[in-house]
Amino acid sequence: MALQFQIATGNNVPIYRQIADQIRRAISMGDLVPGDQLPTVRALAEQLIVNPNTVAKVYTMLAQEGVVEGYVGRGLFVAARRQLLSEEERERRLAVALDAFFNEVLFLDFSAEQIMELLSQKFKALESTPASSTPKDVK
Amino acid sequence: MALQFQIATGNNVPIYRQIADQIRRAISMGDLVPGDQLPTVRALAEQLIVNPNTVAKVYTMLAQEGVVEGYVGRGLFVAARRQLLSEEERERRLAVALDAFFNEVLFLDFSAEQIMELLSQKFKALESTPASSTPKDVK
Amino acid sequence: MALQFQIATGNNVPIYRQIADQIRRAISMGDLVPGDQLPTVRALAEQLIVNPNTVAKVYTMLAQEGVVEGYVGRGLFVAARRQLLSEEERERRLAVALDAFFNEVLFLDFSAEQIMELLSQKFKALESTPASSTPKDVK
Amino acid sequence: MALQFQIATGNNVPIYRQIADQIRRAISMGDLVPGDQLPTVRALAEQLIVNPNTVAKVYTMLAQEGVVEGYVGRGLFVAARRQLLSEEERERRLAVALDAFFNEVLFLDFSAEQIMELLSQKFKALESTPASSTPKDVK
DNA sequence: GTGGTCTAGACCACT
DNA sequence: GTGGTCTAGACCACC
Repeated sequence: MALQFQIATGNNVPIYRQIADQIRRAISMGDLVPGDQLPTVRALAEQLIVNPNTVAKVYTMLAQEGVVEGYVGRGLFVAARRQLLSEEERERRLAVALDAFFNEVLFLDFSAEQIMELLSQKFKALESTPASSTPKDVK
Repeated sequence: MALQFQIATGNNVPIYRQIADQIRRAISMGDLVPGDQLPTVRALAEQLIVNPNTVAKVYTMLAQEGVVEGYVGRGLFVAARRQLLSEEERERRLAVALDAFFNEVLFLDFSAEQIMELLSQKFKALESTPASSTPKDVK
Repeated sequence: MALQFQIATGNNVPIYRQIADQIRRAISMGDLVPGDQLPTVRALAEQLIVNPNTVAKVYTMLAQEGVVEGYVGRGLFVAARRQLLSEEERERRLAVALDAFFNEVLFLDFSAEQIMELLSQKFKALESTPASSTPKDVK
Repeated sequence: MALQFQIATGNNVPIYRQIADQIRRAISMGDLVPGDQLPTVRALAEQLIVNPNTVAKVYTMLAQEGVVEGYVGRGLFVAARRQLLSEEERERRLAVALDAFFNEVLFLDFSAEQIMELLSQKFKALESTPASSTPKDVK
């Protein structure tokens, strides 16, 4: 099964961030497991109809973050999972994200019940496709 | 009780957005009720040590959103709450916000239970300080 | 065919509003269809001999309204049409516009027949150049 | 029957303009006929809960326009009706008003039928309260 | 004094 | 080169 990424228009999220997020997400969800090879810069750029520079930037970023490892001449591979952020940093970022989300919900005037239900569904959908099962042999 | 806004530098959130978010939040939480007067452009600019234009931009934005009403020569006041957006638009924006939040949570590798619990607490905190209590009469 | 905008000085309508109105109108009339690219901030500023900031303000406004979508580094494009406002808000704004128009007509002492005829002509002119014909594909 | 003016909050029409418009309208509709006396500055200011300066400004404006005549010590009276604007000016202002109205309607996406119907109703309501019948003796 | 508009010029992230 | 953000300072209509 080939990976299917999509770049959305209309929201103001920069393209490079959309791609990076989707790769990270695919890894979190187990669609990509450590050792999996990612598409080449050119291939992904063509598939998404995006400037190759943009894809290259994404790969560089992910490599710096450590979620991905590249070997010249062989390609780019999903790295073994490890916790990159400090506990403090994780909590700080969660608090920021939660605050932003909460504010938007309040502004849009949805009820607590609706939100909790929707979020709960999202998590359930995630469980039904269990992540990081049967990792392929790495490197 | 004077309102206390704070702007943080270093994160990528633009100043005008930080201010706007804090005002919106103060309104959502009931710290600011319809009819309340906001600080003048110049006063807030001095307090936060930002350019008056930046504050003016915030006020213009909030006025366009309808959460606030400004009268040249009189000042800026919290407007009566009303739903400006179409159902369709609200759902679209909720979906975007939910997706962004969900992605961040996944990336940070928090558990569903933790998230649901935190969010639930936020909603409860909101209920215990009901908004729109004792609204001052709007002129 | 290049777009031709004009700004008039002397009347009380602010420049940024004149530009925004003309863009909105070009879209309504079908001169600009979804996917079309608008002139760059700097280009339009030069053409109209106004400050780039003023044009930027216009573009920001239109983007917030949803009639236009901007991508840093790529440009500004006419967005697909969608209804942003709630039914209630639409009716409120129509009532305001209708009242203002009616008042002006009364003051100018034109007859009902003249007004109805002129307005009718405007609507007919619109139908004969149907908007959203051959929309270019949106990227 | 005492005149009932109202100043609206929320729209950005300046107060002085709202008052002036309503007086002009009352004259156009025949609620005020030539020779009628207007309330004193103080009385109107109190009634509308507005700064007396604002009312004074309105009266000065209307006197300059010639729709009203003031005599020190006696009060302010509705002047005899006469056409103040040149034909050219009337048509120019009508065109502007019509354009603004038309644009707003397009933006709000109402149908031609709805608009024509609403406007027609407004005119009919006007006819049923015939204007400028039995003018009282002037001065 | 109040908010609203405009100019001038700078810096930034993104493509 | 693109749009987005911010500063600095000016002028205006309104109350």
